Amino acid sequence: MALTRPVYAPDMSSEHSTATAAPPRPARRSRAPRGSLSSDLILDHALRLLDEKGLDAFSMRALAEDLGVGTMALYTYFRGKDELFRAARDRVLAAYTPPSTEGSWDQQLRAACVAVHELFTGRPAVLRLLAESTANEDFLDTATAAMDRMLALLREGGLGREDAARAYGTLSRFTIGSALREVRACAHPEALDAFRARIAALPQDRFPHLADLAPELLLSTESGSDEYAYGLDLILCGIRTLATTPTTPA
Amino acid sequence: MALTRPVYAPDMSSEHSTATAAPPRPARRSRAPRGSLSSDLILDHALRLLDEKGLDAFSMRALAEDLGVGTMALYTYFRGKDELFRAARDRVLAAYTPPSTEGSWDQQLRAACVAVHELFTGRPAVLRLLAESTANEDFLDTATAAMDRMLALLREGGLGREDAARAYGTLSRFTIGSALREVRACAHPEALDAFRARIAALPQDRFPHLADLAPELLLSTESGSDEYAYGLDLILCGIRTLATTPTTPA
DNA sequence: ACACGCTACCGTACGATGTACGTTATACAT
DNA sequence: ATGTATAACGTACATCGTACGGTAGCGTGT
Repeated sequence: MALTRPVYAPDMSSEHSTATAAPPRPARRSRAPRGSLSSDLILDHALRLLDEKGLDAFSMRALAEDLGVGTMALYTYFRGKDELFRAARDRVLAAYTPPSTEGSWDQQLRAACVAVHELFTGRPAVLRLLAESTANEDFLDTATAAMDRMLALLREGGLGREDAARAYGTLSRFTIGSALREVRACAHPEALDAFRARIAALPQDRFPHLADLAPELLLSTESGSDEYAYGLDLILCGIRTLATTPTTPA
Repeated sequence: MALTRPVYAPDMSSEHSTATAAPPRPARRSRAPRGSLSSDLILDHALRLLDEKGLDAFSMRALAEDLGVGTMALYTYFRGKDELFRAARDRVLAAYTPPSTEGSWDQQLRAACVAVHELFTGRPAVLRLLAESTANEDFLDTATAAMDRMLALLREGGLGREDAARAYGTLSRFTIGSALREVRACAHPEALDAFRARIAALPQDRFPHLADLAPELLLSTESGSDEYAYGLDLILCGIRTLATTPTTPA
């Protein structure tokens, strides 16, 4: 059974009249030397690819080619795409640096939220990983510490146990919702243009308020982080009310 | 050139020793009668599939099989998967029924937001379409009318033009962020369990506040809509402050 | 009744993708 | 030089969306 080619090699004996004279022969790369790869190097390139080309354009093959390496070499370091994505996400989350501990509790809380928001919007593709991944509750110490810090600030502000937990949830939902919207707006500028065009050309009779507020709505599509800060302040305003009046609002 | 088979038919003349004695022969369906399909019918099945199996399990082939129809039949009614998804999204959005126009402006605003939130969480897969689709600013009249209505209520509450526009943005970001989180939690209960386990087993010395608030945090994973309502009230509280004090909050 | 044409339905093929599986070359120890 | 562990790899396969062209079922005109 000594075969010069693997058994599954396609035998080219039956050459047809089709135009494909030769199978494209994928330009046989020469094998990369032994130490060419490492999980860190792979993650570096993966994050660069994600940031540059976006999540949709990412593929294991593209990443391997970017690294000048065969596709399957990646599987020595990561069990699969999911694991690689999780590692990439963790690398980004680990880069979170908590803001200064100066100022009042609400100033600090605001700064912490803004920092998270910037972290997310700075890494659009990773944000999508966070939002879409099938399971990412296995967070890092960095993320856990950030959460602990925010809860501490809410308690410091005088919120009760339950209020603190729920206010944290509110901040986190708003932050990720905001970041997602901005990332989408930034990733698809043509869609944003379409939206702007639509807003500007609305029939005043059917949508009077929308048409009336068109300039302001257009303005609000300009800077995502401004809009985020505005909403954050609205929420913080509500939280401050909670801090004064210990009963639930409304 | 009268061929009984298409020119590209693989000739089975070179039978190898491999175990694949016969090509699996995909059980040749009989052709469906002429009027079997319509875009409405396709959308019905698509939405059912999406709701039942989730966005990840959805494929054109699966949808066609569910309809008892060849895959390519779908392309008579929709240019492709994207167009089908947009149509599905529109169908769901069109089902939005604005809540009653009774009560004060803020009560009405609250009701409108809750209705949107329920619409989203009731259709998890469609929400993901909304969040991930490459371009969905081509909204329906239903959606536009809802937006107009909310802006009207904000203005009625006494907000200035710019404040109304921005407050709308805040509400919408929070609503979609919330819905997304709940949908993910509901789609991956095992991940939620992992999260709960992690929260319950945190080292008190490193994350004192988190550990302290563990019961409340666990509680807050129970009902997503409760958490949404809580955050919504926080934001509305901030908005009401705006309505009284016409300057931006801080 | 019969033919004809339109088009809804369909089969096949293609180029992607993630990855299971087995192979091979390289670096190091001996 | 020879062995050995394993990093890097090539191939194959299932699955996906869909381009392309074929074909059969219907409506219509005679």
